[in-house]
Amino acid sequence: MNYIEQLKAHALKVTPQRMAILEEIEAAGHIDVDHLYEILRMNFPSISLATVYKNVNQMYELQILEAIKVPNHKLQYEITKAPHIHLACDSCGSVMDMQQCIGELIDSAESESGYRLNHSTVVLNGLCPSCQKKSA
Amino acid sequence: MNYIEQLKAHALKVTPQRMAILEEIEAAGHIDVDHLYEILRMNFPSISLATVYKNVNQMYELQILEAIKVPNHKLQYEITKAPHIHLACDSCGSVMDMQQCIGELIDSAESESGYRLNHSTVVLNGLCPSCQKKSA
DNA sequence: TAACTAAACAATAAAAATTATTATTTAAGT
DNA sequence: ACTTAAATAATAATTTTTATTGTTTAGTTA
Repeated sequence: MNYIEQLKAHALKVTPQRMAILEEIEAAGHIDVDHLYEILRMNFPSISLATVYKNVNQMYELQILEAIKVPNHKLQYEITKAPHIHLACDSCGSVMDMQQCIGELIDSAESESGYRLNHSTVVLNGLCPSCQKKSA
Repeated sequence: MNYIEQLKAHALKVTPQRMAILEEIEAAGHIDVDHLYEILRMNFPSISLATVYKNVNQMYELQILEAIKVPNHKLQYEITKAPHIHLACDSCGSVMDMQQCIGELIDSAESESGYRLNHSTVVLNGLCPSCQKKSA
């Protein structure tokens, strides 16, 4: 995926900070603003938390990013990909993707409701295999 | 649904505040903490915002409530019912329920992933019919 | 490549949202 | 009614998020 083109397509200037934000989110898979800020500071010691918030929110609104909420954990962001399912562990907070097509679900919901849909967030909560063992 | 029994089942005392919180959320369908607080103050002039936060979070963690995030809007809470689909309008922030069964989806995700799932949040974002007209 | 312009940046301050603390009150079981 | 553990209100503190302002930078134009 070409982030430069994607930013330009949304009339956002291609800055080193924005590129780094996107690259770090991609590398992490799923990450919250705080943690992202900590990582970015390694390469951009002067970056400000407000910049991270501003850009992440901006990209979220433009749907370059999407957000996943897990109880007791901060909002986690990821790069928007094809609609898919998130498996979230309530115990350790980890999020896993399942590349299963939910296009049919979206299509039927759209036609039944009259909504025009453009985006989906499917989060299934539970315990990951590893946390199941711990609590057993 | 009997809220008294539900609270007791989770070892939460049945207080007028808790009952009112549950009843108001049910009445509203979907509501954020701030708005809920404003409504509760009508009947409980002395209730504190912290009490609302504490109880809503508590009930959320116990899955008596669930939360829906819409961009640019605060977290909205609703009474946990059968797993269903939320349609959320990015423009006006309204949330609508669709009583469509997603049990199959959950079952297949569970068996494929090894996760033990107990809860689901499916949010499909877009524009509601009314906001489509406005922007057209 | 030098200069221009609009936008992004860092730093700071401010505002908003959330959580913690403590003394008082209340629910529910004896 | 009495007792005890828990919930509440009030307040303070913390955390998260947003706004502001002056400076810097990206991307364009000449």
